[in-house]
Parts: sequence; C-alpha cells; structure tokens
Amino acid sequence: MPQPHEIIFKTLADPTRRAIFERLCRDGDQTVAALTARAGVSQPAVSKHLGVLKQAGLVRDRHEGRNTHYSAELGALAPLIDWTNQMAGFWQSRFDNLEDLLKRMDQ
Amino acid sequence: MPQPHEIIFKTLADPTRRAIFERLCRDGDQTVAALTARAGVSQPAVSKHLGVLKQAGLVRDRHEGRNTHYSAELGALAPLIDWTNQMAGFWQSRFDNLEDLLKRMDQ
DNA sequence: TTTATAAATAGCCAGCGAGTTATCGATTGC
DNA sequence: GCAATCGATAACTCGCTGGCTATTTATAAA
Repeated sequence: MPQPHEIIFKTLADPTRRAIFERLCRDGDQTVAALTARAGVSQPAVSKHLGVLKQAGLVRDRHEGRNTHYSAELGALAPLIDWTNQMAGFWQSRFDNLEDLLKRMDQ
Repeated sequence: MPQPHEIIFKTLADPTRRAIFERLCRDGDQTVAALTARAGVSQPAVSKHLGVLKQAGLVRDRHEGRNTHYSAELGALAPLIDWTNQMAGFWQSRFDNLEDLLKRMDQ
C-alpha cells in the first residue's frame, strides 16, 4: 500500500472533490442529490468523486432506502497532519543542529 | 488570487514534486544538480518542478555563481494547516450543536 | 578566447483524469 | 405491476500535465 498521505494529497487536489468534502465537514450527512445540487457538475461526476473520496477513506456511505448518505471521516486527515508535522520537525531539527554547531564553535 | 490552500494541494499532489520538497525540508539547501541526482527524472523535469514549487511559495532560490540553490519555505505550509484545522473545527462545532440539542431535549 | 558545466527554456508527446450523456439496477409510491 | 426517482456504471471526449530531448543562456575554467 502507498503512503497514506500520498492518496490524500491526490484526492484533495481536485477543487470539486475537495469542495464536496468540505461540505460534508461543514454540514454533515448529505445525500448524493443534495451534494449534486451544489456541486456545479453532473450527478455521475459527483458519484465518481464520492467513490474516490471513499477509496481514500475520507468519507463513509450509508444506504437508506433508495437514498445514499455520505459523511466525512475526519480521522482520515491524520496522515496529512502527520506529514505536515514531520516536515516542520525536519526543519526544526536542522535548526537545532545549526544551533548546536554555533554553540560548539562559540565555546 | 485563488485560496492559498488550493495551489498548495495541487502542487504537493505530484509524488516527484513532493519528494523534492521533502528532501529540501530534510536536508536543507540543495543545488538543482544534487536534487536531480536523486529525483529519478531528468534535470529539466526537476527544474520545472522547482518552478512550480517556487510559484506556490514553497521554495526559495539563491544564485551562487553558476549554481542555483533551492531551499524549503516552511511557512508556506500554514494555509494547509489552517485548512485542516478548519475542517476539524467544523466537525467539532457540529458535534457541539448535537450535544446542545441533546442537552435541551434532556431537560 | 575557447571549452565545459549548471540550470532554464522550448517544443513535443503520451497518459491520466475529470467532465459529459446514456443506461442500468434498485427502491418506492401509485 | 408500472412509473418514477436515486445513485452507480459504461463509454467516450478532451484538456492538462509530467515526462522527454534539444537548445539556450550564463558562469567558470583552461
């Protein structure tokens, strides 16, 4: 399996798809029809996006009669947060090393 | 101008480009040649990626003789962090609303 | 001054992916 | 049972982008 943040970046890179995810975060549970109404693209396009989001673990679906409700899986953002922290960590440790070096040169 | 996180998601979605950025975060200042040596793609490809990263504000370049050094601009990740926090915030406030509702129903 | 090297640009190509319309499967209401 | 609606799938088009090679520009070295 690829690194988890890989798929997350790719999935959220598309504006339409990210907008759908944002809407689910803001407003919670939504049917495909409700999402389509505001997406600015056709229903099949929305379904495809939801499929990609689901594949990435970013959303869950729940069937209720002939309606399908989708909701955001917020925990799935963790790898993104981890990656960002890791980058910041690299930065910080290089800074620390520089500090150490200067300290050693100073003494 | 587009939302800042828009361009960041798009820029970091490509694995090769993200790898270059990661390397700059890990190891700091690098010449194009050094980056090319590990990128697995041609020098022009690396230059193009660096151009995109620079456009996104994620890297800086510094000319030194006939070498060009690039370095990561870590602060540029802020919009990404903000966006993530915002999503988490939406989630939380919906949860709070639900709690309020339950509390009101309870009394 | 001529040659060699670093990096950017130009120009091209192939593959991917996001969009469309049309259709199908499933569920509900008449 | 039949018509209607919801959502997913199929099949296709098209633009974008990431890759390449070749070339250009700039600096350093010989």
